[in-house]
Amino acid sequence: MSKNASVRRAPRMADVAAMAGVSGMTVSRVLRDPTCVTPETLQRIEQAIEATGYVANRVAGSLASRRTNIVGLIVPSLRNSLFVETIQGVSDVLGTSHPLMIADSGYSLAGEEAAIRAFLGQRVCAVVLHNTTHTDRSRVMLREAGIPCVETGNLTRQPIDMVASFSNRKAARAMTAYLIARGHRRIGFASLPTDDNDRAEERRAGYQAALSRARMPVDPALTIEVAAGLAGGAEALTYFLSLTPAVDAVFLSGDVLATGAVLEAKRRRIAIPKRLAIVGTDDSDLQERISPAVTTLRFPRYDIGRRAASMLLTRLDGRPVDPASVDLGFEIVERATA
Amino acid sequence: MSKNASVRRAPRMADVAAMAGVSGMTVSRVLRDPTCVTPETLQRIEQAIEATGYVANRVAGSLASRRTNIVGLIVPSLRNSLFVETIQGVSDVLGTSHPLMIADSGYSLAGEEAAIRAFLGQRVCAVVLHNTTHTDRSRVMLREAGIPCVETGNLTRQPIDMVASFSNRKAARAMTAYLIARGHRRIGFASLPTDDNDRAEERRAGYQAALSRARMPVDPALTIEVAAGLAGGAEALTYFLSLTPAVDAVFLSGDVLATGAVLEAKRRRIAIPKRLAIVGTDDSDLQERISPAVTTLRFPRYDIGRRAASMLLTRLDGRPVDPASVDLGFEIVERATA
DNA sequence: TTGAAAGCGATACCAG
DNA sequence: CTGGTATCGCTTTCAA
Repeated sequence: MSKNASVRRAPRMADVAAMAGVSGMTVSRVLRDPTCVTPETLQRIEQAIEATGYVANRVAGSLASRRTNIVGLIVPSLRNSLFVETIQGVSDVLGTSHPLMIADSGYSLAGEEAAIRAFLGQRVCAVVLHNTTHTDRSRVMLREAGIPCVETGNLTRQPIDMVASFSNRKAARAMTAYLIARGHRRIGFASLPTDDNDRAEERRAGYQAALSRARMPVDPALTIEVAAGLAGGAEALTYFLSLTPAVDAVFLSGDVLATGAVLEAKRRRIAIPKRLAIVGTDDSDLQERISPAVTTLRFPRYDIGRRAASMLLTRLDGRPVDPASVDLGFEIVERATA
Repeated sequence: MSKNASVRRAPRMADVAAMAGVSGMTVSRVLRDPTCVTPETLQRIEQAIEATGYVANRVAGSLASRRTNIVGLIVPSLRNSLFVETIQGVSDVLGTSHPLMIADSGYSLAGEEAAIRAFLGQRVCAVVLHNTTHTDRSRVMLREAGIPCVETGNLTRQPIDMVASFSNRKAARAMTAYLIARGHRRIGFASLPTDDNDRAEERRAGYQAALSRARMPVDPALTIEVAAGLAGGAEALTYFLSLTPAVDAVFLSGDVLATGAVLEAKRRRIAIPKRLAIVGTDDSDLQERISPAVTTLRFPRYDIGRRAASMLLTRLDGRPVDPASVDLGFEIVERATA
């Protein structure tokens, strides 16, 4: 009943071994493969583990084996539900065998580099990155570390190692072509600032590619960058409506921007999609709840997370990953605004 | 120009020390306190670190010091934006000095226990939990580990260690009182199943407490549990409308449920809030975007994360945390549905 | 301010 | 199938 007054330190493998009457090595083996000993020995060891409340020390194990099973993941922001989808996918596949360490870069390349450095200090066994643009140092550190790495934010042609994503360019091009096919001739494009943001940049390129292919002029006045948030979307809409001649469609890169534009258009009592079509990207359930429901691009972010994780596990398992670049595609979700 | 053909292993502290002409110990010290050596020595060491591309091995460091700086965090789900707010708060305060390991329990106590076990194996230095109900084993493991722990999902009276949260009970009671004050007399309450979900249970208790205080009957038929999702909200509404006498207000625990109820009420062309008031919890920007905008409870989830992290850091720093229970409060956001 | 020696608690490797 | 021994790359401790 009385607690031992001395501070009881955490049980070590040797304690378990002693109690079970075997060597530490045997305990160590059993922990990784319970079938490698006689059932009787196994039982004694399991009892000892139970009795002592032993929890294997992965820190010591990692040092000895020179390898952890921690996977590091870096997203621009944790708050954004887009990234969270991917995180959940990664987490679901990794399960409990590979702890997940997560950091956010705060949308900056320097932030990403700092996170990578911290992860390498922890000797993570693999890394998942959302960004596909990085500082030189980040690339060097990752290469020197020699650990598997999957990028997920864009189907980049020059991955550090592997990539599981979709093509932002193709998606934007398809969406623009969709608008063109429906008869729109003056299409505005708004995104967040493209500095350090390869995704926005690629989408703009896709938008322009679609115009070119349709032999339509690429008017610089129709491509703008706005601040994030609903206000940014409203701002974009206001700008496009002020142009002469007027635009007949607007493509906003990002779900919040698109929502902001739709709300602003409603406020101004502009007929959607009759007078003005509005489309966005990053479909979320929000898009179908607002009225009119927004036509958007849908990206398989959860599956990208799953795929990224399984590519890593394959490589950690010593098997080659082929192809090292996986395109999970995208989808246009037609709704009421275009 | 030619790369060394042999596989170059990662540089160790000894390599840096040799290059700088000092002992390993000096390098070790400098890494933690650059001011503890002569400026000249410091410079030589920094150059050596730069030249070798040395990244300190925290695995070895942790084993030697018997302590990591990894913080473990467990949420019911990563997908839910509610939890993500708290995660971001924790992450922002921990910064890059304390890597964050994140796991999801999948809303189950067993899942939480598995995650705790995994974290303890990694020898995390502290834990943040969302749940405030746990398996006995979870409690025992945490107690034995002797590491600081903050619970964040509910202002429980019996925390494992510390708690930074709000009172689900008080919040639900205040919201119910709000409805009563506005003249509603037959108020329905719907939540997700309360098994293993102390938050939902506390809210139901708060709802009942408000009724009792107003000397209103607590009709068991007015308290139901529904499945998650928009459909669950619609289901709840349908049920309440089928009752005789009819309800004049509905309180839904959870933002998605409330949204589902509002959409269903609109579909049925029920006058809100005239014939029926609808209120929810967990305010998100979604609530003000749908029409009519939903009156809800707002919880300071981001601040809870920040506070939880700073409580942990204080304790890790050897300083006492007082009070160990922090109530961050809540707020009723009055909008159009009540 | 600096260094030498002794662990930290596992695993790798080789014997038996 | 089982055990002994030498690391793994740091920090702690103590001495100079």
